[in-house]
Amino acid sequence: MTLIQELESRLAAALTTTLGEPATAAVTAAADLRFGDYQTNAAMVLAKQRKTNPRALAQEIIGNLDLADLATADIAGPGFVNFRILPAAWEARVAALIRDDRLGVPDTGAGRTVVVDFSAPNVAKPMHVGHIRSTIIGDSLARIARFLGYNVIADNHIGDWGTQFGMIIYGWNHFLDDAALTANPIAELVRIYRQTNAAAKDDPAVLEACKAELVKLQSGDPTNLAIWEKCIEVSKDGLQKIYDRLDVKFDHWLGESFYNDRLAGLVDEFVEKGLARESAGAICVFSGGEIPRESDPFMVHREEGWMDNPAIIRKADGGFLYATTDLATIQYRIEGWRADRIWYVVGVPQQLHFRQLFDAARRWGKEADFEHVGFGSILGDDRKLMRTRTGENVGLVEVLEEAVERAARVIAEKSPDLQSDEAAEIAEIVGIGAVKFAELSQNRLTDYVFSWDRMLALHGDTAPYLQYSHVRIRSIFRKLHAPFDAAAAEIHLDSAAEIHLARLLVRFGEVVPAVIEDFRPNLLANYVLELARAFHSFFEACPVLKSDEPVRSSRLALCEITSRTLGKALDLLGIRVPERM
RNA sequence: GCGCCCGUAGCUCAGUUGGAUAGAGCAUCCGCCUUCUAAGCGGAAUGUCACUGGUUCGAACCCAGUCGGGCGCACCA
Repeated sequence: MTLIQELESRLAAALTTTLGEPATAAVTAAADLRFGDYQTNAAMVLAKQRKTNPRALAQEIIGNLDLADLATADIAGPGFVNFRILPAAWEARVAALIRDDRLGVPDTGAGRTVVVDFSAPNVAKPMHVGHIRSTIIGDSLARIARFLGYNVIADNHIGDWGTQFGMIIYGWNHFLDDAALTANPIAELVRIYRQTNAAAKDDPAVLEACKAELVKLQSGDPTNLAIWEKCIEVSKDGLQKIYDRLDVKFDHWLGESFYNDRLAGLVDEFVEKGLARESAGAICVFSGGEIPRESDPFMVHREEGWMDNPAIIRKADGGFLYATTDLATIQYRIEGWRADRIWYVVGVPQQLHFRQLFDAARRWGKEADFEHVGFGSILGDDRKLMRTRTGENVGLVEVLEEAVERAARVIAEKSPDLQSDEAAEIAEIVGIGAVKFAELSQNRLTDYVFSWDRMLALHGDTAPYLQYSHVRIRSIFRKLHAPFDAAAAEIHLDSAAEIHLARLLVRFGEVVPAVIEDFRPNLLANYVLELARAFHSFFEACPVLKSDEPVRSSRLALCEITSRTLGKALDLLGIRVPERM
């Protein structure tokens, strides 16, 4: 049980006594440490309902509150009840954390399967900065869900079956440079695509030829299929290299092509069941009618504007669209993988698509907890969306390269005595960590203007600050001559710095589940910054190795649990830590 | 036109879903390495939370309107 749950349970008992009927109320971490460690506004909320005096009610609640050896409570302001955790209770909590492999984090996801759909780049195109958010946020959510006990299936739904393949195949047949393909496959695919695109603009005959190649591919022509497969293969190799650098892993890469042969039947089924109908030659699903599920939240919002728009699942020319593929994907994930939850980490501009998609899936009878985990856009200097088409987009590889270079420069300055290969490895870990943390520490819904300095900062609230704090802890243990058994140590927290560190360590188990509740990795990012700050303060204020027993062992144990918690938090964010830096 | 989102310190951003004197980092200023890694620590300064009204014990947060910005709305994904 987390400390909050413990307090809430005791508060619930006091409320029930006070009110004469079962009641519960939320306890939150105090907004300001001057007010205590935790607080509740239960008295004010309940007094409002009952039209009584909040402070008097708070006094009555406190009178019925049995906090025993856990905390003290007092009333402040308009009727807040503030809890101050007793030092002995902190000590007991920290001691319990040291013996807990889960570091206080409950396994709230146990027994449930979640599919996390993220990254999803198009093949035959390089990843650009626009892919950063989905890839990094999605990976972090997958890691956190896994730690919470979910059976997580990370699925990279790559765009491997678009209309762009007409042009790529034409380009492959007319412009391909085999040597260039070997040297840098994706660059060569992009080149032939661009060259074909330009040629098609000048010459309608080329455009027709491209369309013909696409039709051949879709009808299963062996030659074009072979070219397509080769394109997919080299693209996947290129993508995998980036994912390896980012330390991002997928359980599956089921792209659009995987669902290709299910689409025709799916559309037929929708038409037969009356879920879709023809409109202007296209087959559409119209939202807004009766939804066969009374509890459906959208029932309440039937008038909303989004329902006026149809979701097209088959074009007038007979072709299928991504809504069709996405429906087939949902069916596969629910029926094949038994998914209870499906999370789509996709930009917020696609909100309408996902509303329509989830609505259509529910009408179809596919039930799961669907979540569109949207994120804001990355803007150019003009505050407009960065567009792939205009070509001014910054490549993801370039961002990583620049980050690692900048990190290398700092290492050369700060740690000139490191071996060059070790320095290079640290630069990789630090540079890429900085990029990831810049993304994860921000509210995912906020748009931001792309800035090298913002994304690649190495000082202040950044990954290197966190990595450095971990390195500092480990440096203490490197000085130790014998192994240290933290579980055997008695915990005594004397100074303010130690208490504050304990306060944050205990909070880890409260923060991690909260991240998944709202899909906000930045809560964990902000938490880990606070934890690192608390450690740095402790490190400056409290000598560890130079202290006498029993303080020395207690502080060593505190360092050990901080190291584990910090390490785990960074792992959940997908940020690696170097041995030294 | 309809819908969604945003506007917080000089800059970049948080703000635990309605709580107490609105917080971090960067930049600026002052102090701290003979002591476990100074990529650090301690301190100072910084605000018309776009604007107007409303809801209530209490609003950056909820409601209405105004101004400014971004995005989405029929066969791309």
